[in-house]
Amino acid sequence: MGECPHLRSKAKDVTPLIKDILEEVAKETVQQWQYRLKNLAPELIEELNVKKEPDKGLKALDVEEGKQVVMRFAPNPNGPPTLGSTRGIVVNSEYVKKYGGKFIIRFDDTDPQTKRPMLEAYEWYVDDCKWLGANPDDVVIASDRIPLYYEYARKLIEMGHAYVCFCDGEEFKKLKDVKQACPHRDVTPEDNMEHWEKMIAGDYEERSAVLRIKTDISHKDPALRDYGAFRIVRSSHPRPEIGSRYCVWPLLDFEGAIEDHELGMTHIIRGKDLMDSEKRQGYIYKYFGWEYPKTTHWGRVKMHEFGKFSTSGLRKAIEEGEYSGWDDPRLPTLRALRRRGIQPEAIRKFMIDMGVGETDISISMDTLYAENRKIVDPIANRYFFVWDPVELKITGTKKCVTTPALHPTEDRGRREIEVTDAVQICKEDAEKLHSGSKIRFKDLYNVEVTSLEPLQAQYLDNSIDSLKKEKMRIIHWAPVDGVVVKVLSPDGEYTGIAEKQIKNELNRIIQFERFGFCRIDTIDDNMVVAYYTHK
RNA sequence: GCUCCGAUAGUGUAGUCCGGCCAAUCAUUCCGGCCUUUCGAGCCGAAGACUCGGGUUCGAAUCCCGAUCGGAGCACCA
Repeated sequence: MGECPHLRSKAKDVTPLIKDILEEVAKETVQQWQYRLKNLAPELIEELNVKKEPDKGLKALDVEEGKQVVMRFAPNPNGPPTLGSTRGIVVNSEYVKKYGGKFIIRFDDTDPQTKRPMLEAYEWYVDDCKWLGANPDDVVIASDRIPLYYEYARKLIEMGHAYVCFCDGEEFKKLKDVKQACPHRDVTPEDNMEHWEKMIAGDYEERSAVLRIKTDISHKDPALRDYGAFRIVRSSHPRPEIGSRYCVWPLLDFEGAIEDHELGMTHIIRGKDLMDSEKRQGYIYKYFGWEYPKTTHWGRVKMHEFGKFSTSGLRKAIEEGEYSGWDDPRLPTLRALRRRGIQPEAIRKFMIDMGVGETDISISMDTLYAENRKIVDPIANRYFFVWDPVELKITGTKKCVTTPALHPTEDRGRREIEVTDAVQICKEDAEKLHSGSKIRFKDLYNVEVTSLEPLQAQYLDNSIDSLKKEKMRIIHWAPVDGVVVKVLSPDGEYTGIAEKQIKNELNRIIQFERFGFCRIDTIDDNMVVAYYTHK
């Protein structure tokens, strides 16, 4: 019926027929259905077993034939990249990978005052992009290109599309709210040019003048009425090569508008908080006769595990020693996740599966951890780590060596642990014991607890049968001559004893059984430091 | 106050443009089971959703109107 419109008018006649047939079919069993289907249309049986594959990955981009895609990630480097910035890196670079083209990282560092850039962060962004497999084809720094912006500003002034406004901020807002032009709007281009040259020469005080783009002062959306393009900022820029060279800085909508055109951007994906930017910048594009890139927007992403945090707030907390640094495992920075052993592929998959929706979302780290676990589980060697250790003496056996596999399913060899007459076990396991408890030390043997003070057990046997028969609990343990380990995790620190062999695992992800995955971060003579990845 | 978006299981997401193949996808979480040895990994299984109300239509998650809820912009921040 979908294909033959002329039959649609008969739809009402068909309904009772279908009802009768369905009633008849309902009387039969599933087996009868299958039998009949096999005779009628065997190919449909196959179809029943085929699982529907959802569209994986990102939605198709509207790409013009024969045109190469150019996309960008445009952060203000006023702090290190976080999980939030990562969406921009991954999604934009993924599209470029998919369609072929250029991925540009552009530093929108044109505010030396309120959102003052951080010198180290420029490197961090580039570095983290590379780590994420989003190698930029080009790196552009806005603060290097101020003269370019000045040139375009002059052109707009000449054309009568921009004016230097000397209104006080509040004053202007009042006029704007009632769709009234301010007295400076109708000044001649010549006079405006003179004001502008004075402005960039440093003749005016901060906040005394601003260059505005003429839009439509009576536009129904107040956000679009004559917006600011340049303002005066006397603070010096943190980049030494820029320093105090300029006292007039462009605002985002102007700088972004010019750069997106200059760099030949074909598509822009950004937060929906910047939806108005397109409309505002549209005026500039119209004045110059440029074509606006195609835009897509996404909503806010919040991680359940991380509350609101501002870069400036974090910076302060780090300076005060509340956090160990920008890679403190409690932080959602890429540097921290990396140190914890989160793999770039997991982050990419996480971001790509999340897609590009305009809904504001709140997602759990568990989803990212699950992706990471799939990557890390097959490559992580297994070891014993006993946190809050207590010693347990064993009687009735002599020194022995056990050789558990490094991995339960992958064949990667074995480790060796020598056990004499005692082991370390977790305090929380010890507390569940009572005299007479029969337990299994994983990959070692079965014992029966004979005393709690001091903690002591008697060797029973090494049989799996008795383990099953007695339904013994299986706990892990560590040799008494193990290595001291400190694990730094988002929830705090754990200290304990682990097998010595983890000293061979520097920078690798391992799994501490019954604890979780960790990345071995540093090793010295008497201590190993590990970063907790996830369980 | 003005303006602009959005709404599918606990959480994300596919499907919405172009109404029928949707008895609505996949993942995660949770629950249950399995494992000659991880209570935390792995494997298997199950549960769970179209915000609400009208309208159009033979037929609506899909189109239209309204309501509700949520978000954003109206900066000399990005």
